Amino acid sequence: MAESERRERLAAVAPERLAELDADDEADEHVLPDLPNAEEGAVVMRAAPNPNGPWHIGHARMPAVIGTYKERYDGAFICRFDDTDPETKRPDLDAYDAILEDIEYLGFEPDRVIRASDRLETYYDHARELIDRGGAYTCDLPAAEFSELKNAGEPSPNRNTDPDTVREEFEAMVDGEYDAGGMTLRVKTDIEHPNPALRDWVAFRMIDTPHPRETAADYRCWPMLDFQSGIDDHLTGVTHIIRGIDLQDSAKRQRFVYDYFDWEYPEVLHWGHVQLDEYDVDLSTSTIKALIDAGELAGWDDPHAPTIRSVRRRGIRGAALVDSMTELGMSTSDVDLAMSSVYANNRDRVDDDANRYFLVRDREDDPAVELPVVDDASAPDAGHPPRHPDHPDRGDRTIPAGRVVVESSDLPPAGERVWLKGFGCVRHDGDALAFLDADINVVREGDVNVVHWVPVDESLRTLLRTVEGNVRGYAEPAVAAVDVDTVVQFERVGFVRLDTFDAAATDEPDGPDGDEDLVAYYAHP
RNA sequence: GCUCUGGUAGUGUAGUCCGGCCAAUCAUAUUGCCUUCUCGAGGCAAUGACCGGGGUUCAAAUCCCCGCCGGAGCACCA
Repeated sequence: MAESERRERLAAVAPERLAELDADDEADEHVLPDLPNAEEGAVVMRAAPNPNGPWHIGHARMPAVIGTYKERYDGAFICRFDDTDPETKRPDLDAYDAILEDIEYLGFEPDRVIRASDRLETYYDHARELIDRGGAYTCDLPAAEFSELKNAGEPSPNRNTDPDTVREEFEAMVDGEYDAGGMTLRVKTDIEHPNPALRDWVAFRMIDTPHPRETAADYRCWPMLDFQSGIDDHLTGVTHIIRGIDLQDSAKRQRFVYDYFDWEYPEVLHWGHVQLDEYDVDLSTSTIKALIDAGELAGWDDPHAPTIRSVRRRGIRGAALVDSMTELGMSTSDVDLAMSSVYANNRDRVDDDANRYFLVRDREDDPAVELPVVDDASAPDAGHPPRHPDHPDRGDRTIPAGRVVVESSDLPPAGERVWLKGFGCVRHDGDALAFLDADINVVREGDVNVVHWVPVDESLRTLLRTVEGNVRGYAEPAVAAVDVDTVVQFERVGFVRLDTFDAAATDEPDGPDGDEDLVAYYAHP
């Protein structure tokens, strides 16, 4: 019985069962598990990037997951830049917009964008109130000394400073009267807590280096992530927090502050780190930045760079990355993302749109070879393969024959035949290809391969940039009429994005030399 | 050392809360076959996993105990 027939039968006998089945099917489509205590229309989540550079591929996971939940629950997506360290994690002024662009490419738009460095006064106000509630004290102990006491479960001698003094010293911090390292504000938690990570943690510290954003450059007293993030999550109404396992103690720390304020803590989910196969570059913004500075990567969108900008330039759609990221689920263990899964998702999305063209590669171990097609006047003067095998309505391309170029490994031994795709069967005669008026059945019979080819004249000198390196070759003339930024399939080579038709020379070794007619970026097979 | 947290095929995931319909789902990968024109596309098929050992039970991926192996935190970083 066919599916449709079964459904009809079931609808007649037990319509309520059919509804149940449909409900199950719908649940199955949910790749991600449901959020705990999530209320339709009332879910608020945030991505909280540190703006220190454009995003690497792993960063796509947060907007992918938050965006997916936002759609499921009709919720809200906040992008909050946690830029509270002007020194060791110094923000990069270009990164704010770069990250928003990356989010847009992934197909999401934050409902709200905020910057922690705009909100210092808010954090100060909450610190004052926390002090008034007896939840914090100023502490001038050097970090190492406090650490020693803390590990022994011993309190700082400043722990019981009277509230007026604490308040006074905190105002002095705000006014910038201490140097870096001179004074901190600590949250009073439990100095004997079994988990040493939770004992009297620092909420504010002094930093001498001015913040790169002009509006925040005068501040010297900066909140630590756990304080700032805890306050902001509450103030912005965040209901569900997702963060990495490296922050798994954050919620426990922040709960002390929430308890002082009598706030309710949001739901928290943790996930592990993402690793990528295929790349030999670490998934780390600072590593990528260093490689760019050293000239080993041409930029954030270099095909070797494991960045969002790079896959974007290669013609991979943001939605394909989102698919793969949500397929990773929410497990707390570390996961390896196979790039092949991103490629498979992208292929699903681009295959139907991507028209087909030929690119003959000219590689050191498999050079392009040039041969004339000779005939007895019966040969057509051009090949006409379809633009897309599934869409005959898109028409054919015209590839002039005459002198042609093929890849050496596609050239049969002398005396053997090969089928030039879209043109016809030829025999390799040593220094020429002799046209044979053969039927396509010779291909069906199995001893003639179908290969791609381009004419010598009018083909485009092409530089194809791949993750493994640059490849040169010749693209068929029809490619010249395609718009840049289009994703096409070079048959038997793979999907590529046409990047530019008049690239300037660069000093990159083996990079564009200025003579190319086309530079394309390789996406995947 | 202290404190968290995890372990299902090559990879990711479903199932674990409430034991049976799980000789275990889906995707990807790999391999093979097919195609009047892509042998790196497409279609079809095959391959492949419950960390180990005990226990409870008629029945364990699922519950209990003991191991083994991972990951994270203990910053005046985020």
